[in-house]
Amino acid sequence: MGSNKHRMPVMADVAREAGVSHQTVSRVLNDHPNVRADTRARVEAAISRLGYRRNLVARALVTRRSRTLGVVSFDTTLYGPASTIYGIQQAARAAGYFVSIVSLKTIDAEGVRDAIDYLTEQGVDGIVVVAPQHSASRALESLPADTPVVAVEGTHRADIPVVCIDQVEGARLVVRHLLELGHETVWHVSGPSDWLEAEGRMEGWRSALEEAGRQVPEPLAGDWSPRAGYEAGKILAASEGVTAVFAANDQMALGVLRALSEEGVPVPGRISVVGFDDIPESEFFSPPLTTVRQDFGAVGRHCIEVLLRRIDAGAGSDERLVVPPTLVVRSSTAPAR
Amino acid sequence: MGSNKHRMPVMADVAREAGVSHQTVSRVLNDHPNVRADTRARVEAAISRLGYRRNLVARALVTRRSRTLGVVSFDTTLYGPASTIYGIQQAARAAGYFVSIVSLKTIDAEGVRDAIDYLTEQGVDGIVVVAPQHSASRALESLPADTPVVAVEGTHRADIPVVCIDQVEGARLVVRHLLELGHETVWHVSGPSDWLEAEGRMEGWRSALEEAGRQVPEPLAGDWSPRAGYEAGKILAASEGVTAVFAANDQMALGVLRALSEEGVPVPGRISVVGFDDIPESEFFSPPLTTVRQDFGAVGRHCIEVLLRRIDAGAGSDERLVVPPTLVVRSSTAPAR
DNA sequence: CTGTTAGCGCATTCAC
DNA sequence: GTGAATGCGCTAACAG
Repeated sequence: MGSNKHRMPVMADVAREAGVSHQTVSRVLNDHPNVRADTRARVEAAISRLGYRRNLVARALVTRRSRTLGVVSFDTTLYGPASTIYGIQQAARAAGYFVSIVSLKTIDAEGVRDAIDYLTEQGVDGIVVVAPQHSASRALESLPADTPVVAVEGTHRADIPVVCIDQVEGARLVVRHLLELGHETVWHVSGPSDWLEAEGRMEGWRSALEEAGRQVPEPLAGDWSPRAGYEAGKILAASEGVTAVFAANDQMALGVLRALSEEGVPVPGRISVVGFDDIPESEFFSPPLTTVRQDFGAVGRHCIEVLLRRIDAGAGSDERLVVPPTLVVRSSTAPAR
Repeated sequence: MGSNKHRMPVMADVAREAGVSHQTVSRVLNDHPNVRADTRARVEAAISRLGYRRNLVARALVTRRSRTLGVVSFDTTLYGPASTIYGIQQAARAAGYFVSIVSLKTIDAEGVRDAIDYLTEQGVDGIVVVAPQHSASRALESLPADTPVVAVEGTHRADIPVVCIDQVEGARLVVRHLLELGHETVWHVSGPSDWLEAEGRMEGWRSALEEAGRQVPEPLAGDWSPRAGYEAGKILAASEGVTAVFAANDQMALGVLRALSEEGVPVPGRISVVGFDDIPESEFFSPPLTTVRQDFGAVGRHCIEVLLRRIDAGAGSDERLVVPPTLVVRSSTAPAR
């Protein structure tokens, strides 16, 4: 091959062009104070003349800091994970960090482990794990303590900081709202049992009901999908005495709504329906859905905050940051008949 | 500070432990053929004993390959971008590449430029730009040719390969379906004018109508949001002679459905409605939505394919890969009265 | 204020 | 088959 392949200019080239040492170029690039104004100007001129771009890989090798954060997530197509990751990215970028993402297809502990290993080898300064399943969470129990890690939505391991939205409280808000409307009890279409969120929402639902001394109906098991909600809705429509349903997310609530509509059950006329997530669509469901809003932006910001603190200050104290959810009341709930 | 900070083991440590040169360790790590089986075993034992992890940053510095791909995107919360990125990640991972993501808040050319610069400095081997707006697309016109780039959804620049879904054809499928059902013409709720997809869908709609010799109604301008569809729906409900509406995405179609429902207009009884995207929810809208499905997984795979080819083989020929969409007929469309 | 000297951890020549 | 040099591009000590 011919050797006329244009090599990208390096610091030494800039130094030569500007008539200084490569060290001075480095100083200019890193905003070091001890550089005379005219020297700085000469260097900057040389940089733009040559179209020089610094090599962050070389810098990372010597500083042992890549200014890159890793994110491990599961199914980034879902609204929750997607929103969380978006929040993380914005916060990271604001703090001058890159984000390297590994999104898992399956949620076994091994996958999470591999992803973390992978990211660690790549030299990320810290890792956010968005894998809210028990199986994934378990993978965090025995980690090499080399790289700071923060988890979104709980974990069993005590010494990993956690940022999460208070799922239990969210569910309690829902149940209290429904009971205040005069409903005798509330049925529940749950999320997949391995998910921490599903567990939290179920727990909040159950505890709020028990506290009020109400009967706790058998929950219907779902998997977050609209279809699961649809199937649950068919069952509920055929059941006696159902007046209020709490679906563990908005997609399933949509399915419930659809099934009730097909069966000719008026909502909220005969049955009130509540969801969880407040996806952008839910305001325009038929009827507009009462649901629980989560502040994913806050979750992302907190993750980065905690992570950067760990990176800068070492281990630090264990933390558990809980973001409160809010109830959004729309037209799918009404007083019991 | 005390110096008992446990340094991560490096290759030299493994070499010492195994009684070989660091060179041999490197050979074992990279599956070089010229290593005796027992030597390999000794090295591997030393690696696991020490818990050694290779340093990809150092490797990248010397090989000039980071095995990382950059992705620039806009609002990864939207279904389309999120799905595309997911597809890209899966394909990249399958090919042994990391993915580093920069998601933009605003869509100006400057932001895209900055993101690409940023990624280039970080040493990514290639970049996928998912920024389907004219303004972003324009930023690709004058790029330094250092790093291979592929765009998702068109660009003006000739020498950048493009992978896209055939928006025009998707819209034509919709219109033909509606005309076959006997509708005289089709109204359109469009996406934001700066978006290439919005433009393509509008063009397909218009051309299919013109080819059939039908009148082309004035399109209603939307912004992808359900609310925009809702407002358009209100207008359409109050208009004379509307029997078929094509919303440029499913979210707006949902808004249209909602508005028509409020106004007591039966769908598809009096008006047929079609969307675009086939989001997971659309099957459970009331009524289930006829829409256009896009294969985002294929888009992601093609992107990686093209990019890796460019990385390995240099510039290569310009390409424009078009993925065909498919029409999914459900219950929101019916023969015209 | 600026230049010189090291070395980050690894892969790539070459020897042997 | 294995080991010894050399350098990727940069920042971090030190000099001066």
